[in-house]
Amino acid sequence: MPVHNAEIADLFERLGNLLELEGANPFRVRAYRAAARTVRGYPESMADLVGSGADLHQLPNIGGDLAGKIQTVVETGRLPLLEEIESRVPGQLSDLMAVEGLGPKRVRTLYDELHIRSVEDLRRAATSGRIRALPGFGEKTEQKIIAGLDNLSVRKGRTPLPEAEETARSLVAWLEACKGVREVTVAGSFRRRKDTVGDLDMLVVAGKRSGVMDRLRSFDEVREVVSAGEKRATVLLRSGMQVDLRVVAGVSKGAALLYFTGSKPHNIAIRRLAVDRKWKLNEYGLFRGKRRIAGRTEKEVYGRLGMAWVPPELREDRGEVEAAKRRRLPKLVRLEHIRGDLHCHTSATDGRLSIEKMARAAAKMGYRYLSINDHTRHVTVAGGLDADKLLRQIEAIDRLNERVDGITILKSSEVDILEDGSLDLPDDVLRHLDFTVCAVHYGFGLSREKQTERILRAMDNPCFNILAHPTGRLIRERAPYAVDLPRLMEGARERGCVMEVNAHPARLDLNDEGCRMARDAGVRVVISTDAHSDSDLRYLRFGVDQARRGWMTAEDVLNTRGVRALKQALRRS
DNA sequence: GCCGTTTTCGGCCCGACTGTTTTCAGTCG
Repeated sequence: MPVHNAEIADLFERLGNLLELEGANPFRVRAYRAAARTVRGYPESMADLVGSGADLHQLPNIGGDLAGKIQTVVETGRLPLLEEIESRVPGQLSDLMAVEGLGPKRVRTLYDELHIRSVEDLRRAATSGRIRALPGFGEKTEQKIIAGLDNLSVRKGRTPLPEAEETARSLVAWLEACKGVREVTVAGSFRRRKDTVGDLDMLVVAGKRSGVMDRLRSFDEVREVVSAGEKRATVLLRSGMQVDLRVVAGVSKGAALLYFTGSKPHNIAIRRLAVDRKWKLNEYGLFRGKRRIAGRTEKEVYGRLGMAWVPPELREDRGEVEAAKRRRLPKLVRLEHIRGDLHCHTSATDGRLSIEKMARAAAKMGYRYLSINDHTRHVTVAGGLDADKLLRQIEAIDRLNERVDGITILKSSEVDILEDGSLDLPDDVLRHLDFTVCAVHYGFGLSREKQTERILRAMDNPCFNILAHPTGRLIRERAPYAVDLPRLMEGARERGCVMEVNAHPARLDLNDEGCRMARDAGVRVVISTDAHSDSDLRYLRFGVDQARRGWMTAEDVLNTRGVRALKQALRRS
């Protein structure tokens, strides 16, 4: 079983934690964490890279030493340095650092003085009042540790973006109604439009003594105030989501927005640019000595640093800093560019509405076309269509096109890709469609090699046009199936096939990294909702978010084109 | 441990809040 990137990243994080506990050079600790971040987010598996003899040293934050360690982990499944350190200090100490308020120093003290080595040990010591007596600790710290242990189970992982939007909307409205508050913006990964959001980062522009901190405390959903000062506060909501609020004056708004939007690696990269000029960038502005030379808007700050304004979706330190310096940032696709949706279901299978109702809903949204993509026979749970039923649906669409004005209904299908790589309906049936959207719906457990071969074989069929939800992941429910995505991209490019960016909030598949990979490989995409009712058509914007995060322009997205150009672009040569 | 139009050494982003302290260390974002 090949080692997964996440496992390597976990080992590096663990090692970083333990080194920090031992009082190692903080920059060395940081290097392990940076490497963990790189490995975790890298779109290709380290195991494959090592297998193909790639030069890991080329990856950001990976030098000669860590390249060697990655290779060792891939080949042996072990990290000798970690084992060596764990022989001196128990490995579980790394877990204790996840408790709020506990960092390396305190965990070290707890271990040295009270031999606390696990979460269970910690709770026993805290509830029996033994922690308050330690030097540097006290009664309040002890109480905080107990609360932190409770929150360990309350705090959820990351929240899907649409759910975070609900919370954000009501919280913004609540804060905006506060006297003295001039502006409320949600920053952080929310503003960067990541598919899931960790904490909600709220930036408030307000005068002194606005009372916004009290306003935040009195928000109905607040479960606990973690900390609250004059300028920043942290609260935990009942949902388990954490909110960080920051108050700034108008003169600092741009700098604060920049700082609070992140990402952290992006911030570090641009602060470094400031340092290069002997300036200083913080959340209050860009400073030359004590003089503020920029800060009111983001554009001003970027401009002073010699960069174009960077769209938040790109702020991940994945080449955007360099591109902004050279004024080479892509002109990202926008929702207004989209002219139609190319994946929806009707009541013929598992959708809720008729073809006509879906088409009229799409027309009302200003779309020029909508394609109908009901399942095929193998997907029995959805009542998939057989050849006869699909042919009858095609005729029905022809008739509807004659009487429904303002929109073209495109004839398509979500064709199941069978385990041997064949398509679920015969070619002479599929040829009656305007194009096909093909997908894997079972056999997720195939080996990476077999899954990749299966899909590539399906692409060999000239009737294959678009690969729907290419990795099959369901956010927080199902991991992507094992597949060689770079090879699929290459295969799609060679054959003139297209990738779907499935905009359904549970999927977002391709994700941002997948979009970037498609763009770099020269593969076009379509952004579609997989709608099962009219309201689902509104999901399209979430797909646009991920495409933007993947650096995509309107040119890269085929359903920004008119119907004729779309059909032309989908045609396989 | 990484990184490099001030390259192979000497840097490495910067500030707020809390609690325990009596001037600041630890933690966090």
